[in-house]
Amino acid sequence: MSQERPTIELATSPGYLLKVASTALRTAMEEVLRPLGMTITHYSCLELLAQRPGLSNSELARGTFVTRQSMNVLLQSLQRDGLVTRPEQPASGRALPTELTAAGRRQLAGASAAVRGVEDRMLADMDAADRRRLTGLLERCVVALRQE
Amino acid sequence: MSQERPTIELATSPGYLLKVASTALRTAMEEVLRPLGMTITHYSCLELLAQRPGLSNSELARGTFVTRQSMNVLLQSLQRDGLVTRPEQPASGRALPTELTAAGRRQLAGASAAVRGVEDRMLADMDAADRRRLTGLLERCVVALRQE
DNA sequence: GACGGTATGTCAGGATGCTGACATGAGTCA
DNA sequence: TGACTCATGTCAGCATCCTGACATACCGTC
Repeated sequence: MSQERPTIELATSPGYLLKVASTALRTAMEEVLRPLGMTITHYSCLELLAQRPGLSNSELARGTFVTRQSMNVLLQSLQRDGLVTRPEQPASGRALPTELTAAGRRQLAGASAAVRGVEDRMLADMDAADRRRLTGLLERCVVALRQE
Repeated sequence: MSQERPTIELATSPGYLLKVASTALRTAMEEVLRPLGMTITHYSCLELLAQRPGLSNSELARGTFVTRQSMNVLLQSLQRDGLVTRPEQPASGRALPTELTAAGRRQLAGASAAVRGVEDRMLADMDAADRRRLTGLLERCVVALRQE
């Protein structure tokens, strides 16, 4: 089949490249997280909690790009497995602040190392200046898209 | 607050930013395509066909990041709506080369303009050099992730 | 104190996409 | 030629996630 010719027009589209890169990264992360019995959302939830303890279900959902409903079922399984804790009763409002347990921190440590390995591979041939350029350009994309 | 175990700093993590930017772009594209009655996969399929006529179902699936099965049902609806054509019998092998109809090209024209508008907004504050840097860096990410 | 607006957690119902599997056709190599 | 490998189109079954909805709790203004 005629698949030795790459798509030339699409290859120059930043939007398409963004999708390609994001998909490649997600696939690579899934590959290293699967042996650990974790999904990307599972890992992202623990990572978020490590950096910002006490986040609510809805805040975790926004940070991991899923709905509140999906995060709710994930949190219940994480709680059942003893990786996170949530108070029975809300201290204020309805939000239940979530925190990592020692077991959760242990599991996160392994997963974080694996994910860092993927990220390092992605940036292997870039020096510090290139990495700063990449993050800076991506940030500008996000800001520009946010404003309607 | 210093942490014992270094975790990934999400705010400056290229991987996380890649996800954020990709999600923001997808959301923005969905917003402009919804009034046209199209999904991103729907649009991407037409765009791919415009640039590379005669692609098979499987090739379209790979190019739009869905499975062959999902692309198959989409192609059937596109065919039913008269936007694409596929031969009844394969000329060789099993692949059925798909082509845009005039109606498909018309619909694509509107959608392509809308999507280009989104991309322009994303890159609004970047000059040509910045855009080249962005695409170049993204390409290097993809290449680095591809090799196991 | 009452009210509207906003945010949260939670409960079904349904749409979307994927995994697994099968038969078929083409290319490869002994 | 025959066995093997790979890719393709298609079918069924299932998992996943989202849309819609509701009750509740805070916060602002009046």
